[in-house]
Amino acid sequence: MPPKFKFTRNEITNAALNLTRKAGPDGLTARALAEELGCSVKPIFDLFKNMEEVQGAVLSAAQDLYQSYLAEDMAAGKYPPYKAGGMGYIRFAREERELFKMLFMCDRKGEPLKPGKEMDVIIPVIMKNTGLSREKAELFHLEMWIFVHGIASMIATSYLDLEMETVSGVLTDAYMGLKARFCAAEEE
Amino acid sequence: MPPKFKFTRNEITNAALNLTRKAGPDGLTARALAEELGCSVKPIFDLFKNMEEVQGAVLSAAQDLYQSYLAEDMAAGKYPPYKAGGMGYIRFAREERELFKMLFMCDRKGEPLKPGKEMDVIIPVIMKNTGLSREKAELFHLEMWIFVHGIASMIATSYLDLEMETVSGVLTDAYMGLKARFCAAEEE
DNA sequence: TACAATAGGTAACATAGGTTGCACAACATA
DNA sequence: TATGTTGTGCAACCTATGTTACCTATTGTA
Repeated sequence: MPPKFKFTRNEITNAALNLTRKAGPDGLTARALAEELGCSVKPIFDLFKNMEEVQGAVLSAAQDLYQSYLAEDMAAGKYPPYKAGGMGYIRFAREERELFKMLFMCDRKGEPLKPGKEMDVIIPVIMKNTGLSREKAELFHLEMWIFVHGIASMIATSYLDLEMETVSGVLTDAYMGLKARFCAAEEE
Repeated sequence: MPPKFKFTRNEITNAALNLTRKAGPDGLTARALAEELGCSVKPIFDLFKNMEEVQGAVLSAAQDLYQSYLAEDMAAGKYPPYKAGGMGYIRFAREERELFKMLFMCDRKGEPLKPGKEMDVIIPVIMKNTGLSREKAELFHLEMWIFVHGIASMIATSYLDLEMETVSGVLTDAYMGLKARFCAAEEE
């Protein structure tokens, strides 16, 4: 008996994601979102409690998108798995600057270096690849992650503009260099 | 004949800098600044054209403060000059998180890797320290700078919390590792 | 086809922030 | 001490944004 919905939660979330891409989180206002959708603000507040909930949906969608970047580079097999993780992170920063800034360049107090059990998978891989002890492998990973995050955040702010091929070479430099450094220290 | 000024441009700029430290650039509003100063908004707009000019003064003051961090670590002589630059950058990020984010984690399109003639000083130092060609030395510096910026930005967002001693060790790892990597490649 | 239920549009209200007009107060000078 | 100049506080105005009340339009069903 009631009229059909013209808009779904998903459509609104997508429009909000696009707005965030274009104008950053601050550009995501109720009226701007309504214009993006071609409607008034009413449908937004019918389907979402408030703008905070919309921002939450955008955050969640951005995280899913990031995961798809990781999965894609993992599945492509172009790089070994450990490197693929870094390349996916950087590719996401390069192609989704605003979303990267929103997810990874905000205050992150209390957030672990890697979520959940990911560390439990990564560290053994490094130990196997490098022959380092667990403790050394963890420090090695920290330093690699610093490097990866450094590239990604410089690209996200347009301070650097590297092709992914160049990024690959630079990551190899860091990996091989640190590996040599850590393995040499191991022998002492 | 007129009443004395109760506030100077400098006092206002300082209060604005403190507000930015506490609440970030978004926390720097005319009313909040007035409260910090213990006055109405009028003196602010008497001494500054508008809030944009206040923000400009804060930016400038933050840059000066950053330069003082660099100068201090350079003068201390605790680290070699090249390393001191990185340590100063990271120490600034650690002790002035909001100011660091404002200066170095915003959009930086068109900004050169290093301002002015600084590169002309740094590259020869690296060439001397490592024996690399100019081209290789520039890539080496880029990769070191990525590393330094990575640490600094992770600390600024509270994603990492490292003592400066730890930072020093990590920087040494990166420097020695990359140096080994680059010098080995040089010999091919 | 008439109706009930309700999605959507319009316009209003509330709040935050930038900016300004006005009356008053302060103070160096005569 | 009287005066002219002008810095200050107060309160208002304007805009942007979140949010909501209310009316209208739509549509599955009887």
